[in-house]
Amino acid sequence: MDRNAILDFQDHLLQWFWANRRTMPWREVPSPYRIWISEVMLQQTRVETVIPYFQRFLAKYPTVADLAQSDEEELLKQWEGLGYYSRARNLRHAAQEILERFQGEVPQTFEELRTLKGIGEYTAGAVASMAFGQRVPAVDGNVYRVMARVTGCREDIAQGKTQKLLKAETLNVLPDHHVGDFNQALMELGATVCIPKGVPKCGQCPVKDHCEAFRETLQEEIPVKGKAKERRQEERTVLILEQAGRYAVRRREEPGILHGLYELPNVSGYYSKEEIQAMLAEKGMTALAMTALPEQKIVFSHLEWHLEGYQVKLKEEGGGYRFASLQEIRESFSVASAFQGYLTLLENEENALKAEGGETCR
DNA sequence: AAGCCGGGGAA
DNA sequence: TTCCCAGGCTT
Repeated sequence: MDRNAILDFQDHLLQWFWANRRTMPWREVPSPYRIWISEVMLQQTRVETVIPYFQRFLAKYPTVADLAQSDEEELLKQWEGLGYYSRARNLRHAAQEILERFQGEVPQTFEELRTLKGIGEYTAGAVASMAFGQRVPAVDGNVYRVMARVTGCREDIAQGKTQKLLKAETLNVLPDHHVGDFNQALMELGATVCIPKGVPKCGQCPVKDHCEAFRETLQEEIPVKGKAKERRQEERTVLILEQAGRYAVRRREEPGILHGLYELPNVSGYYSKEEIQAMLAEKGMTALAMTALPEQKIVFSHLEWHLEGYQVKLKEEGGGYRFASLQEIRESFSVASAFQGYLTLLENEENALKAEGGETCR
């Protein structure tokens, strides 16, 4: 694009954004802290998913200092279900760093922001431009797609060199004023018009006159993406160990997936009742009764768990596990969603039992 | 550059 | 089912 085209592109995109921007809590009442938190929550996570978490989070941790002083387990409980739990740990760590190194104020430049845990190139650009007006790009998945179409890029956008090129193109069209709004406009366009799935709504696009893909009718061919790698498959057996209405849980250890979160006991591989009984006996536990549970499949981005399970009535607590009532588990422990299916099963069972109790009393 | 790290909505 | 989401960190 030449100079005049760029100015026209900027103008049309900004005008479109100001007329069509969606309402978001961190947009209506912005502050550097709120923008930072929202941007971290929005990493690989949809806006609609984030909003309720954001509201709860800000109510509980209204300032950098509150976050810095937070209890990690409580923080993870707040984060439960949002995924990518390192984000929460990094947020807390960064808050402590902001107190120590930046006098409690969110740093105002891309370079300083970039030194904080959990803030990479995208998030540093987003906070620097939106909160402080620094002229830096904020290139997320939306912007890669939009810019690939605008420039007619036929290369695989998953490749590093393609991304480098598209970041340079983005910087090239970045205005001197309203950078924050411009960056948000590119993302908003990608989320609502220049969409990733289905047919992009080019009829509604404010910059289609400057779009190479539209000019060549390649908007459904671009961006180019290589197909994803297959997920690793894992077979595991989950155990619901119950004793007097209390159930065994344990905290997942570092390193590895879901570390720091709670889970039901589980082991690698599939086993028969007898084998499970022997394993329990080895850890000094006696099974009084055992029933098989339905199979479940849990899909992560790079991994699949195929779960079998047994519900075991124990003679007494043991095995080094923590035992807690369902209510306590729900209220106090951050449990990975992979195990929520089995917890719900237990809940239904308890409710059915209560209902049955009601029947017999009648 | 590639692998790891979650969970959910939508087609 | 698959794709992808206002990505970052580690190896």
